[in-house]
Amino acid sequence: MNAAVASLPDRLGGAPDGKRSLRLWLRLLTCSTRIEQTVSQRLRDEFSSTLPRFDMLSALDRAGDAGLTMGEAAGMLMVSNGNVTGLAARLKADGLIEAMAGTDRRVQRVRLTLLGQTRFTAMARAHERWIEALFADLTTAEADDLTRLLERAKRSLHATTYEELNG
Amino acid sequence: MNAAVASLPDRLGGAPDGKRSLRLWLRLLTCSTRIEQTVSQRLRDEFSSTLPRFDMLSALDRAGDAGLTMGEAAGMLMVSNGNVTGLAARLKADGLIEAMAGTDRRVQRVRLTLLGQTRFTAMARAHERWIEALFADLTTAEADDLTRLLERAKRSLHATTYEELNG
DNA sequence: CGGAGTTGTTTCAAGCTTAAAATATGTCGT
DNA sequence: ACGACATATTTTAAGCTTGAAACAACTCCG
Repeated sequence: MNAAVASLPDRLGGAPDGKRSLRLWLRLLTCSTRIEQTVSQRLRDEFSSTLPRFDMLSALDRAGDAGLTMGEAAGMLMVSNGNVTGLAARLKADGLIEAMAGTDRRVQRVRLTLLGQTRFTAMARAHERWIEALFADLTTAEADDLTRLLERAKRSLHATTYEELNG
Repeated sequence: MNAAVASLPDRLGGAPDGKRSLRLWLRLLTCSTRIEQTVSQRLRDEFSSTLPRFDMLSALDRAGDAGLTMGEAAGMLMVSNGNVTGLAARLKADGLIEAMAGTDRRVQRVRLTLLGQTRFTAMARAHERWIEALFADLTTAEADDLTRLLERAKRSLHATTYEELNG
């Protein structure tokens, strides 16, 4: 961290300052909040479901027949283990997911039921249309630029989290 | 909406398709979730506070001495009225905000107390540093590009919400 | 004035979320 | 086999969030 000499700009354009970063974060938050609210409302209106439930079904759909353990699901959804416990209980009550037997009795593995698969497929189709419509005013090029820059941002967040949190 | 002829591309690069939009949304969500979690954890660790509380204080700080009504606060925070009621109750219990008298007795107007002002200022300083650090791996140019594209995205979301939801 | 409608807020029930503590099961060395 | 540690999950208490219903206060028209 002491490698720099003041007169030597080691990369084009330094890191963004506080105000600039704050503005960026506010925009990011506004966009994701708005999308979440829109999707959330439609899941409720058209499928009597919620975003967390949809996310959980989505993770299980990707996992296929092997299903997921509670811990794996929590990791994918970026939520706590306890959270997934409750979510799974509600989805089980709805008949959308089912428990799988396994050798290690600590592990709770679940997968989609047939009903869960059907319902998820319908939701996913609608969900894709909603998202497509929300971004419809962007050009393909703009969407790609945005995706690329967000990937860069994501890496920055990662790096920071580790360094700062434990350093 | 019926102006287009198939062979006539009326703007460079059409609207992004479903998959592309989905990928964009996923990146956006990952970034904002990660930032929220980081900020949330630090507010808890360093200030024994939460993100919603910080957001409320922030809105009140911007509002100054005139304070905000419950409805105005709800609008700024993009949350429900009922939500703000509870949030305000907790902040009042902490002595960070206070009620203001007014003529219209339906209206509940609140503002920061001196303590609230002090605490918020400290939090805001730290908050700005955290956000700055999180984006530190981006260049200023990248941050500006990202901000600009998010502004474009925000407009797209707005347009869509109105058309689609009620049409 | 008095009722009708409007507006601003609170209450309520349900669900989501977390961190921390508790529980249950497995593994490993002896 | 035993104890110690590790791993996976659930439980718990508190707070956040919502939409709908209830409540309170205001406005306006007759």
